[in-house]
Amino acid sequence: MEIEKTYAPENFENEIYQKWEQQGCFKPSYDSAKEAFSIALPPPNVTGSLHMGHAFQQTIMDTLIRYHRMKGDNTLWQCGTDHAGIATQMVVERKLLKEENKTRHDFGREAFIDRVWKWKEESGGNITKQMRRLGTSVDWSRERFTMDEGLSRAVLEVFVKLYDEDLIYRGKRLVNWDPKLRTAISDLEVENRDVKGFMWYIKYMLADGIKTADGKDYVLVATTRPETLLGDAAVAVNPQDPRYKDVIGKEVILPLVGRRIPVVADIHADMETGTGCVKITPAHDFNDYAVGKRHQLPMLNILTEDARIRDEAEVFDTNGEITDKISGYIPEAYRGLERFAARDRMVEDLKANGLLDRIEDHQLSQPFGDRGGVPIEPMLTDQWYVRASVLGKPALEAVKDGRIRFVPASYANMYYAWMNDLQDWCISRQLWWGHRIPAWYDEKGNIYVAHNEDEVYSKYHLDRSVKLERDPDVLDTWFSSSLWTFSTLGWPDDTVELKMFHPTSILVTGFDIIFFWVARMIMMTMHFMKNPDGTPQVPFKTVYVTGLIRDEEGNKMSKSKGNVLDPLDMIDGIDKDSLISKRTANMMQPQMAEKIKKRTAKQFPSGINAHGTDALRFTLCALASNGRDINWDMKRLEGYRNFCNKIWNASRFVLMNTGEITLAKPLRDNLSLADRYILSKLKESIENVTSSIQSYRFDQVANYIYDFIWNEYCDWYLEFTKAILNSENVSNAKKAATSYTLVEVLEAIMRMAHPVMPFLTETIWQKTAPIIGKMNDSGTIINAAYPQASEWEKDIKAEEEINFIKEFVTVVRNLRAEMKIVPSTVIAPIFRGASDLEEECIRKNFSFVKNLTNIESVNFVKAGTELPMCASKPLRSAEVLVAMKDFINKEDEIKRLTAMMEKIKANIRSAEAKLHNEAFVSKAPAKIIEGARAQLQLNETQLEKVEQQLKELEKME
RNA sequence: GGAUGCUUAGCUCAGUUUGGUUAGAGCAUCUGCCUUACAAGCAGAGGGUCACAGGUUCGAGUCCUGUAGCAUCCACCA
Repeated sequence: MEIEKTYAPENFENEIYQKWEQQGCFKPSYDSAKEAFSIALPPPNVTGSLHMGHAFQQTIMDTLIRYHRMKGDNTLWQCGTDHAGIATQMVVERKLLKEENKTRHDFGREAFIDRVWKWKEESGGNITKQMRRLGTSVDWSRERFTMDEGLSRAVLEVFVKLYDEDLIYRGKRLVNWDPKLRTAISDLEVENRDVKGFMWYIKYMLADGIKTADGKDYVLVATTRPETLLGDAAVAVNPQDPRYKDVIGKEVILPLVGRRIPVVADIHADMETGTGCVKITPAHDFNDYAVGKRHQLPMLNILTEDARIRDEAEVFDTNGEITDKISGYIPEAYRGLERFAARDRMVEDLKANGLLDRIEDHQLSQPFGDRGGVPIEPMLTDQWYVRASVLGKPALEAVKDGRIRFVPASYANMYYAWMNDLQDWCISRQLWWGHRIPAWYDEKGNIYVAHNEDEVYSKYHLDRSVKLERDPDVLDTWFSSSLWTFSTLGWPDDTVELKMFHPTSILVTGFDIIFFWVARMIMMTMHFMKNPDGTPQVPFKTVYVTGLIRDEEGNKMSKSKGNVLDPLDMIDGIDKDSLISKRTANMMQPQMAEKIKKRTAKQFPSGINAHGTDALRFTLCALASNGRDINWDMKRLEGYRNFCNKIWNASRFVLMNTGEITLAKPLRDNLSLADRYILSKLKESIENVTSSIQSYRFDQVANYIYDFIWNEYCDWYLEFTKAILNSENVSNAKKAATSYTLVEVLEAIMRMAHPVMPFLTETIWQKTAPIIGKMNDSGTIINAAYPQASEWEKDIKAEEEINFIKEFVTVVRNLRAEMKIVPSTVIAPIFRGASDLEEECIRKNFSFVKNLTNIESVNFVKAGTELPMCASKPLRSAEVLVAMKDFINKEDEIKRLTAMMEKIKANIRSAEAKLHNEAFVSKAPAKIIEGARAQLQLNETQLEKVEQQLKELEKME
């Protein structure tokens, strides 16, 4: 059998994947008689690259997909990529600026979009290449892109329908504005960061000689954003506040501007906080916006798109209509200043005018745009919104009543919390890369929504002379991805795939996008997809939520921290220098590079070794417990690489012993005890692994596979078979039976483990399946049947007998180790006081025992037989002894026995305490009491033996 | 401020839903072995008052209450 000595995955993984893909192994069977199983891959950013989170989630999905495919299900894994609006546009803009020193405006909209498409063509293959390396068995023939024709059609359809149903509207509202990217972003894209700042206390002089209760001619306003006072529309105090009761309804003079603004009473002003008196800037603060609405205040927008002070404020009435009732005057000194420069300047001026009472340090959490990285600015703009509050209701119900199940269930709470208080979703973005909003405006600003411009004329019965202009904005990326499960299956057409594979079976994703994506997918899908009976269809029945993969110390992996691990590097390895240059390339803060270099060199002094895809996947599975974050552990990966090597070598052993001849299924009578035992354990393992997959416990899947292969098949069974195969006293028929069983179990193990470790199992399966006639027409394990426990029998007798042999072997090995008898020394242990059954078991299976302990014989003697100086160890209610004369000294042995005795005595005490407890005996279930009794009895027998042994020992010289 | 999760061996984690013999795994450590599949290995060993304090129970790592620390999410922050 030609199979190399060491596991070298790089020799076969790529080749196998290519063969699978060429053969079309990943396509569904489209057999409607079979159960359907489908997963929609969360579409990665088209120009991105694979990170640990992808590797983790795709491993889980692939494991499920391969399992169901092997079960014979009609299995679809729908894949594709996302255009990732902001992220992609930013990358391309940065690239163009760096390489050609041009902005997108230099190109113009169309030319710029062309460049983005070009970039997508160039780099879009990266992530799919990496997915292939990971063994991801998606149906590549159905690969989609969120901006391809079909999906764009779905987006258009959804937008128009929702608009016609009044579930999408356009409105002037306060939005989160990113002044760097110059676009609106949704609430979710805002990240609050704690920053050190200041609180400025500013005097607003009272007009008309009014005074406060304590006789001051001003009110003191505390603010963290002094520059926004240019847009103040009022000052608010609490209606209950005695300090200000006299000034309510009066006016103050806006510092630096001179405009008169009212003092209003509003509960928003908290008497306990600050000075109890708060400035109201409706166009630049969300709370103030609400206060403004309540008091019909005007809204003054003082900022430009890039957050500079305007020359004159835009003034709107409380309904958002432009008004000239209020002056939008802004002092010349501040015009055109960037927002923070304006702040400094204004604070100086306030100080000079004696209007600044004091400045205090203040800890505040400031909103930042998660993409642009600069503080966001609440801005009054026209944007498009989805009435999430309406769509959210059925979406909430679907999870509450169990049509959609979260795994782990605790994530449902997070979902409820958000869905219960759902804000309308701002879907327009002032970008160029994305789905352009299908809305047109005439010269009067009337809105027309349709699939295209032609349709606008017919739909709205417009005369062709009406000039239309299309809305320049594009849709939030998540708008198109919220349609992902059905748009990829051909909606709005009524396709076979939709009928067959929707709802999808399970969604595997990170908790960080439950709101961004999962919730919105549920909302959109339930609105547009209906079951035959008209009830809303959910996008998936189960949501499996994964945790984050962090580094060894529990830090998030991020480019800026320089602690990112690339899954491909763990598969194929990387040398130290390449790793360092990879981690320090294109740093946003170049000063960090040196630090990262040092740390990387320290942590990976010789780079990262290649471990192969299977080891990586196995590790990811083993770590996948309960949706918790995972601290990545290189050692664990190494351990499982070793496991792959173990499987490899066990296979070598099997194949060396069987050759490439085919073997016939043996008669049951010819099976050895060991054969029957391992087949029985195989059955148990398949049961365990199968039920673990079904309950999404991938850590258990990995553990059961590991435990069976290493601790049963390799450590015990393979060793037993050596005694059979190398013996001259065993018939050829029986040897053949054992050879067959060796292959039979190995072949089944390969199928059992294939969903987790596809490449290694395919390789070994190719060699083993033909031997026992299990090769299939397609010639790949992908289409082999998943092993079923019912194919094998439980053999309790064989298990019990082998268990006793194992115990005996372990006791002898223990004695050896404790006596420091080297393995090469042949010994002849004595088995004193064994039952007839026990004696027979050891006699009958002496060849097994001999092989595993290097003994020449076992001497059986009756209980109580006096023996020369021996070391002993209890075995059930008997004992195993080794003549000790050459091996040990008396004191050591006494010490050892005394320690053992103490242990036994402690056991006896605990059992006795229980059994003497009236309450325990009367209340505990019979089974437990029986157990305690048995424990007591066994320990008493053993104590007797040990005591006797001690006595004998002490007598001797 | 609200919510959730976590705290178990030196490290990384299972086990807690449904209470029941002596709490498990991998890695690391120690001892002895190159035994014809595997030194990426084999055989053994040591190591845990299950965060803390109460309670319920015959019995608590597991259930209840409280405390502390850590983490995350949401809200607010004049």
